[in-house]
Amino acid sequence: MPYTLLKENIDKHIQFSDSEFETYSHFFYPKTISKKDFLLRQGDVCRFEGFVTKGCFRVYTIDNDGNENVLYFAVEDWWVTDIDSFTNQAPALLSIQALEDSEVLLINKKDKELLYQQMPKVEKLFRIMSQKTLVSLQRRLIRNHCYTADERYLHFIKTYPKIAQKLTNLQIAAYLGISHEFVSKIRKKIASKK
Amino acid sequence: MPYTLLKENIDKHIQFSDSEFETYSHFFYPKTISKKDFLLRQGDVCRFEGFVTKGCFRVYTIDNDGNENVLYFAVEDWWVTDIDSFTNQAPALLSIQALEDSEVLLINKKDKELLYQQMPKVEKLFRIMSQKTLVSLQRRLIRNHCYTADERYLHFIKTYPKIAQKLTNLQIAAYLGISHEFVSKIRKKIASKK
DNA sequence: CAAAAACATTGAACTAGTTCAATAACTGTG
DNA sequence: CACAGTTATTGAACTAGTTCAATGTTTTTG
Repeated sequence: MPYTLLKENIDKHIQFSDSEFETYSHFFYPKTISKKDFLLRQGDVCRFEGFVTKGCFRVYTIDNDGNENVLYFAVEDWWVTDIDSFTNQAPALLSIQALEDSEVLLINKKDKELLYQQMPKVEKLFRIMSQKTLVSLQRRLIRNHCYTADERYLHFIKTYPKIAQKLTNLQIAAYLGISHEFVSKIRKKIASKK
Repeated sequence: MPYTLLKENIDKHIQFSDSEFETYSHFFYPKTISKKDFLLRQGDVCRFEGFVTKGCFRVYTIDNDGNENVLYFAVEDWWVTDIDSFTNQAPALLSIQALEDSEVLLINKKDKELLYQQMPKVEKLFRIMSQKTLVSLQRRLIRNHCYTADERYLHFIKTYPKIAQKLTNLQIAAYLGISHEFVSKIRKKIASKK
């Protein structure tokens, strides 16, 4: 079942034969992780790339003033890693924490390199995935500039209704870059308009 | 000379033999572009990926309210394209305009695909480049949340002193996501502190 | 080289979003 | 099931950044 999700994930980007997928998927091993536990802590080296098959994670960083900043939330079918830390085996800026009991498929650094060697097609797969992620990050950056907090909140809950459901105001606020009190006020404003 | 820059650009990410570089570079053709001319206009399909060998570009979008939003500035050694539009041959959200007389090396869509086929190693190259870009975008997103406008301005001129020099307040403002009047006020504040 | 156009500076009035503090409502756990 | 801890709501005072308008400065172009 978790591997079925992985297959479906690939199918969105590229065509793999059954035997190719066989090879690919054998590099990944499952891991369960309990609510509130960490897959990665800021400062540690990120040893994995992870594909979420169940549950929900927050990928975030704490800045010098102690403010929490959520880069993204990852549910089923999302990838989680600190790419920079993983690629360079340097201390991570990001923390990755399970918001509920979750399951991931992990691949470690050495195996990822081996996989690239054995299956050059995986380069293309990750090239395509990186580029898609890049596009969505570019759009988010632009939205952050030209949308008000209200608009960004509405866009978020409309775009990710299932994720939004699972989150507290505090977490949504940390993602949108606004105070949680203001999220409360936005909600009130919206409710009164209906 | 322009091709020397392209070689140096690759060397930062991956090792190419001379003959590999030969093959690679032959897919690119030079183009000069005059100040204020457009390499790409919002709404058109982006037919190229471009490597800047001289001059300066702004890559931006105009939102529904008519506000200009600069995604990034590209000088020598930077790449310019609307990846989304280029990949899917769909109308571009981005415009790319020369801020001064400039030169680029371009590769078009068909040749890019041919290049990927002929040289799988190019997949790795662009996978690596995309991931590095992704990391810097993630960091910028976080900075936008936890830095004040003053800090973001200072960070920008410190990180890209050569680019900043070439830009007007208006352009820097459109990049930082603040009003150009406020850029003026930030400058004044900084000057008085010295 | 003069006129026009674009850009920069400044101040005053404003507003979106913050901060703080107090209270209320949940949620998890012994 | 009670209570400790976390989360949500609300209002009042505040502030970072905007908007508008007026003036000055630089750049472009006929």
